[in-house]
Amino acid sequence: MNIQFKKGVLEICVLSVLAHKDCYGYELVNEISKRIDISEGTIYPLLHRLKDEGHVTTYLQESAGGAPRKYYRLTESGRKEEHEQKEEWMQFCASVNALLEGKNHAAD
Amino acid sequence: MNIQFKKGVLEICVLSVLAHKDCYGYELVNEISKRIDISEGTIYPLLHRLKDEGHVTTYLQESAGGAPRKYYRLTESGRKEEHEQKEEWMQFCASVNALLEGKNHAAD
DNA sequence: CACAGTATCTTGCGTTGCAAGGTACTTACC
DNA sequence: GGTAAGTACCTTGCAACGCAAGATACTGTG
Repeated sequence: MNIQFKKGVLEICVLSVLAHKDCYGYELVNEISKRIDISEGTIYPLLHRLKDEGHVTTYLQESAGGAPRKYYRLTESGRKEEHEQKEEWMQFCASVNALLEGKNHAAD
Repeated sequence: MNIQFKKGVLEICVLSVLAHKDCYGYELVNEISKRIDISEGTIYPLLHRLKDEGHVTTYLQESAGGAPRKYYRLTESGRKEEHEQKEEWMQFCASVNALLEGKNHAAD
């Protein structure tokens, strides 16, 4: 899969999954991987960025086997961001598809 | 507009426009700018890359006012690439949209 | 004890788009 | 003639992002 396509999109993917339920990082990788190939080296820096920007908060929870899980929960600002980026993505998608279909004039 | 969304997509946009007609660089910027914000500093390196990879050939043509125009024409390999990247983009788009809609299971 | 599985994190690299700047030609205006 | 604006090309250095690779730590199994 074209790595470049993913740039910026993984962020809205993470926000969108978190909008449905709180997740820990490893879980997010598994969820998103069902649709889009993603690695751990990508998700953790992304989650830290989202936390720095105030879009998520975290809380620890013990796990049956293995290290304790760090859950991520969307904040109000995170929900707003999710909504805005979703709109932006759909608008972008429509623009690209119009271009690929040869409808090159904005006035169509 | 989110700059990151464009990564990799501008290449298929250029290939797609060139699949309809030969264009010169400045023209491509104008065509694509109707839908997606793009600058000259992006398009020229991209065109050189496409030429290096053998996806386009070039020919010069005089212009009424201003510098001579360098037209870009898709090669066979370029047409193949256009087709493949278009498929890939549409597949990617569908995956992302499924994720954003909460259909997180590949078996849906 | 060694290994696999779960779960987190960091470092350095490659790719790509962009702002900013430069070149060169033509037309229009003063 | 000089200056500006428009057309058209190009290059350099920067910033953002995803990834491979590796490190850490805990649990359960052989």
